[in-house]
Amino acid sequence: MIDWNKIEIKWRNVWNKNKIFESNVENNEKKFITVAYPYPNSPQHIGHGRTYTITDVHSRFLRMQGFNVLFPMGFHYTGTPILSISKKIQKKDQEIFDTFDKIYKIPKSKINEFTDPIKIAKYFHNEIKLGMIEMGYSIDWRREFTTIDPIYKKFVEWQFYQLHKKNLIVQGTHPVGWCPMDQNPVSQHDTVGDVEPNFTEYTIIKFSYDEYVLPAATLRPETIFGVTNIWINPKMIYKIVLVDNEKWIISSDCFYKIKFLKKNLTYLDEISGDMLLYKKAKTITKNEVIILPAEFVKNEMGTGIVMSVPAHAPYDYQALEDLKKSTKTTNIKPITIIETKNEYNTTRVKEIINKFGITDQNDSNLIIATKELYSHEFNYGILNEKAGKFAGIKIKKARDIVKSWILNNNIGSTMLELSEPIKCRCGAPCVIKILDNQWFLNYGDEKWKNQVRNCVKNMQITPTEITIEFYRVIDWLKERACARQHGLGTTLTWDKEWIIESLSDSTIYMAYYIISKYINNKSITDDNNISNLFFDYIFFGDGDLLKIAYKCKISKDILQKIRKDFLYFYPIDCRHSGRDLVPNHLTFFIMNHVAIFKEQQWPKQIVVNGSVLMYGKKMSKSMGNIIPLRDAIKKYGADPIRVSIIIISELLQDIDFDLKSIENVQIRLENILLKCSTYKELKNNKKITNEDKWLWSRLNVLIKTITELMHKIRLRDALNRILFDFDNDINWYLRRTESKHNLQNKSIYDFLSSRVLMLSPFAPHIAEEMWKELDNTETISRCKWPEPIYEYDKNSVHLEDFLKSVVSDINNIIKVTKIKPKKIIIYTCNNSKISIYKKIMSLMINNHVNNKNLLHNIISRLEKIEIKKYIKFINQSIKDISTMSIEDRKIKMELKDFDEKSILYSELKPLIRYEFDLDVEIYSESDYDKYDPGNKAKNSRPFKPAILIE
RNA sequence: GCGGAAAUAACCAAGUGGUCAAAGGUGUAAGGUUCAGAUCCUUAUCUCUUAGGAGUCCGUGGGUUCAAAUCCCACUUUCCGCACCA
Repeated sequence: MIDWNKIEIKWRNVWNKNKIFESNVENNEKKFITVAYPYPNSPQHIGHGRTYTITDVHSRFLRMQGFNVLFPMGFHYTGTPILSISKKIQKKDQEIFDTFDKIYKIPKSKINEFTDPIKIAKYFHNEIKLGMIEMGYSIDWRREFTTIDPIYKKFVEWQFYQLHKKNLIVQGTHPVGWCPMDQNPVSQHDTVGDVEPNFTEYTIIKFSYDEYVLPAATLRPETIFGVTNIWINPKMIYKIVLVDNEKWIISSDCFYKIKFLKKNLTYLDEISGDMLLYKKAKTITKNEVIILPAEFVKNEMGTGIVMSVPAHAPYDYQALEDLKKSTKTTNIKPITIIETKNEYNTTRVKEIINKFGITDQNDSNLIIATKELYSHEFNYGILNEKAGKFAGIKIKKARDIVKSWILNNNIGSTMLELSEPIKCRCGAPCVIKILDNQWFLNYGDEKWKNQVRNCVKNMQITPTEITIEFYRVIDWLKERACARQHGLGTTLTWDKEWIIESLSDSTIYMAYYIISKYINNKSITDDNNISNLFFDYIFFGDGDLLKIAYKCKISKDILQKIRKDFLYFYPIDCRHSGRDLVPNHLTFFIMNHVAIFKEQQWPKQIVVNGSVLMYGKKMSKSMGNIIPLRDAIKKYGADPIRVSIIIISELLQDIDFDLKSIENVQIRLENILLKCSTYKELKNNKKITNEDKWLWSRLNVLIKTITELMHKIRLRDALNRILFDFDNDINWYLRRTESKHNLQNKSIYDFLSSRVLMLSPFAPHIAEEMWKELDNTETISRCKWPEPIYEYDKNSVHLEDFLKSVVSDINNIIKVTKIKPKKIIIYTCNNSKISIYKKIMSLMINNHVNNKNLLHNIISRLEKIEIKKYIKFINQSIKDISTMSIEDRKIKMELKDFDEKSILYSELKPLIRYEFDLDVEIYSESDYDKYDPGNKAKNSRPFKPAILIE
């Protein structure tokens, strides 16, 4: 059994001592590889490990390819989650306490310190960093930073100064979900039940009564032409409010809500609902409609004023029916304004009321009935002649058309409502608030977008399928609020009330890795004097060097050095990230680079990967299926985890992690290690046999294929071949050599060496161990990726394929007949067949099509006697050849000195003896003295000898 | 609602017009190795078959083609994103 952790520690020490992963400006070509930095609000689990592992494998591969690879790491402290955890801890929230205590196993004394958000961040920062080190990531740790470091904040300020200067930051209003108690915007994780605040826009249609406005809220403005009356609840007390010089009568709830939406509201008076009953109100179309009582009108819904369209709204219809039943009868008739196709007629509302057995307006089925009718009319309805100039328009379009007509003529307005009632975690019901003076990054700017599209066009997006997603996101992007009122982060320089939002402060931070090295090594100590001048010089080369050196109190040598570093390492050659960041971070990353940096510093590649599931479920605290990465490393070792993560699935796929698969990987890696020690003494062996030529040929192919796959970041495919294809070839080689009682030669050593080299980016620690076993002194992390320098020997490859196919035929026959073989006789075909076969082959060499003409064509070129004697053979040969690849056909055509009989005698005979403990007799079809009791010899074909098993 | 992605055998998964009954892995079974077990090796794993063969097959239903898992159309199902949230 291998002690994984012991090996890992040993080799990590070697790497550290030799500073293998520290990257400075050198003469060779660089690759700057980055990955989204972690947010330290929880320990990292196996899912987080995926992106980082892929990045590390990629980095290590490129390093072996001879590039000077820089792979740095930082930590993202800014944002709200860490802050809200600390608040919960302050409030002694049991749930969060349990999570930290039971799932993350954090010492209780430590948790008590978490009332300070920075302590939380620091704790997890350390945890995550240790995990990354233990995973063996080849990170240049000299460049580590956090996003609340003073100079990082200066850097963010500089970035926003640049954007502001370019008019890419604009101010405006913006609706947010809002908790009136906390005085804060709410997002999904701030609400009870994690409900996302969604908004619905109601159209408000203003009816006038006396000097007052009765604003009716509706989702269906187009039904205005079918209004017969207005509903109000006589038991409610309404408010009279001055809105833009109009006296609105609205429910008390509505008054409360629109206070958050509108600025200038003046409360005037209140009025009881029943005071309004049976009064007349004017509609847009100048008709008068009566105000009637309805119980279904609720204080919390809309404005408390409802326009009644009984022909198209089940509630309205039923309320009218209810009214008829009572003493106050009414003669109001529904006005049908929407026609739908055939099967549904205009009395649909009545039908639907009957269908659900609704008898009064408080029936809860009315909700379903309404939904059904609304959706049907929306999809199939057309406005009829009662809609005047809007007649004939489909409802799908009419809704927006009528709405803008209403807005343009100032006979209505709009009002935002939460799509469903939401409670803040503090318990208070949320509202929508319009934030004034909100700052936006103007991602909607078309000029900017076009530049970005250009950038994406020249970028390599891996996998390529994702490219289209980027274009769609760019199209869809509009202004994005980039500042908020609470959270950790950097304040906006020109408006100190706002804190830069945490996705917006992390779009170009990769450039900061260049600077952070000089902060960490104390070349820059005085953060107070760092100003925009500093960044202008580093990133643009702008300004007077001596002046900047003086003002920023940094020596000019250091400044020049940093500038040189930036020019060397930028642009980013590859950014790795999870797929979920495509619609936000990754696109912002491109947008901001394009906005701020010169074109030659725009990013070159993005690689995205899918997420990790655990036993088919998303990892989540509540599910309890989180495996902290560090626990897993202790239990299984870093390399087995790395390999498992990669081998389970290709980049884009979500992976379903199964701990059992790690154990299989462990065994396989152990086996490779064992093989290394078994065959190391062959290093200097010089003997060469046919099998060696074959093995080298295979090695050549494998190296070529795997290298290509690595370039395409098809890591799973590459690793599959390293782990499994190599084994299959080794086993065949061993079977062959052992069957002939030959010794193994250097080819197997070469084979293993290349395998270990190619394995090393995936499983770096154990690969070092293997490399040492193979009698090497240098660490493998400094070695070059193998080149396909071995000769591809067609003849030996073909020979082995031929043997495999004969063995497989023998197995097949044994399987079908279920006989226990005592003796095997093999017949190779005669020369006439070979010559016919070659003729056919030459005709089919470039031809995929297999039709009648081909057969005629072939037959016409053969001697009559041949045709008669071999017609069956000809047919079968055509079939054989047509299932071969063109490549194969060419190789078979060019084969020389391929004497099946002697090959079978020298190669197959020992193999069969070795594996079946049987004797093989070999004849040619043309041998007169052949033993052929089954008359099988006539079935022989080239590359397909006839077989008799007794 | 809007937008995107996908559906392949017991499971995971490769496969974008002919090399496809369809790689590889896992699981399962038999045999070998072993004192025994694990590992390892061989073989098998859609159906039928006492001769290396035949039949059916890639979500469903159509279509294009000499040729379809692969291209086109429709349908069904599943997954994901939708903004102030990392």
